Amino acid sequence: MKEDRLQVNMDEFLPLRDVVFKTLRKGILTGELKPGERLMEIHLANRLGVSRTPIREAIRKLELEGLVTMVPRRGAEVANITEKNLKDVLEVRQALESLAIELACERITEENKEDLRQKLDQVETAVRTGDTGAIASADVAFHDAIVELSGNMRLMQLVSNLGEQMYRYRFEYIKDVTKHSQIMSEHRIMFDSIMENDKEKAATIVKVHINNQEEAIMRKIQKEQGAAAGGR
Amino acid sequence: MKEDRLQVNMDEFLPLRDVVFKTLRKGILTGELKPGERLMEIHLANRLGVSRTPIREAIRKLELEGLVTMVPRRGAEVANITEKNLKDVLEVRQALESLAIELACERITEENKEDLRQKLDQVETAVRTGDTGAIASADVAFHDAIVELSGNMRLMQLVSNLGEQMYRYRFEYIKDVTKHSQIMSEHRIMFDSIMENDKEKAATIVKVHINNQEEAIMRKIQKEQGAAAGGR
DNA sequence: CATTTGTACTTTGTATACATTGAATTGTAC
DNA sequence: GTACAATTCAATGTATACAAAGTACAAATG
Repeated sequence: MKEDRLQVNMDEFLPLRDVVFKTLRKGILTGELKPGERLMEIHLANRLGVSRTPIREAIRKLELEGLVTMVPRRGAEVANITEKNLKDVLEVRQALESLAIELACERITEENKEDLRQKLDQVETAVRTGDTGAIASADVAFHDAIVELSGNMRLMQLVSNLGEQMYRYRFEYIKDVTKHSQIMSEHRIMFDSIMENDKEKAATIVKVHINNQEEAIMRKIQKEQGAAAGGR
Repeated sequence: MKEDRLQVNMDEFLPLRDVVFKTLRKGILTGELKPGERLMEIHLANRLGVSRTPIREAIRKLELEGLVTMVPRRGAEVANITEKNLKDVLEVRQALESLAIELACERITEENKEDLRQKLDQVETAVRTGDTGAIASADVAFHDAIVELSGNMRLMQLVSNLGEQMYRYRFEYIKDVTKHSQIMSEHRIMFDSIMENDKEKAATIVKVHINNQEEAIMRKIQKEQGAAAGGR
């Protein structure tokens, strides 16, 4: 029997629509719900043990987030991710993360510096262990910390949303062990730039960092598409 | 009898939720629905002549767009716009419009150049007439054209959304007649930079342009807040 | 054999009913 | 008159019922 990972977490005291929203989003981001797959309300409602109403409201939010697309009179399906789409997202992300680190340079305080240094340490420790999952989380935590230092709530929200769009590719850059020393040095330079309040250097290295990620992801996508085309 | 401008437009062949969504958003942006005002489902349903279901789904989307905030067990209310909030939006907008014009420099084609020139002409004509509304539309059209030239769909979507957040302040910069020549010259420089593929100049002038808008809006907000504080 | 039409079924779109909770109001005691 | 408690009311959260539209499949007709 196939195990059904898509389960609502009843521990949280949230409206069902938010629980369903999180559940579906997680399902899409982890790839459990595959691009192009139809999201049928009754089916999901039965599967999650709720009525259609919370399902529908969750879908409305996923729709606006761009994770599902609506086909009139046919319902929702998981949004397809195209190469163009990812390039667009990365282009915007580059601009926003540059802005974030520039603002972080301006606005960082002494206490925050120590905190950021710890996050950097965690990245370096994780890289030394070679544990891909640990590297990914430490990397995310480091970047989130920088965005948070910007003090701009809207920026935090947008970067987080754009990050989600690429969740399922987050390992691509990290999986390549030969890049590990490069990753470490990039993070180190970001950290140093912030310490030195060097906005230009900071923005530049962020752009390089994201470009490197983009290359890794694009290689992966093209491989996927090649495989798909060959399998026809 | 007070006229009720908040009416659904039945001409459109859209699901009711989308009609309601557009109607409510318009109401919020134009100020008909004021910040802090509660959006009660039954009330709105009666007012718009539909059931609660489409209302609720529309609110879910407005929630994710940031135009309404949810209070648990109390429902939705129109989001308050704080000075901090607007500054955050403008900061992000500056980064994104800079990106847009840089990309436009790279990607513009000969046909598009003529089109953009026309949009510039319309701005200049509107400024000469002094018609605030005409200037505002021509200005929006010019900026939209630039963002479109970027060829980045995600960027278009985000800039458009951020623009909405500030819709009700869109006249502040334009209303000041003494700034009109400045507006014209800023647009002219943006146009020229794109023609010359001068990314740096383009990004710089966009930042100046948005900074000027920010100043005008901030003056307005502070005046509003001063009036509110004095009226206590 | 292909094409078209009709019918049944699936799924969404919308409305309404029921449950639950929070707030407000009223009443009573001190 | 004030404070506190009980009750009522109003609004959201959730479920379900009904209507409309689209799809698929089968039968009939050319």
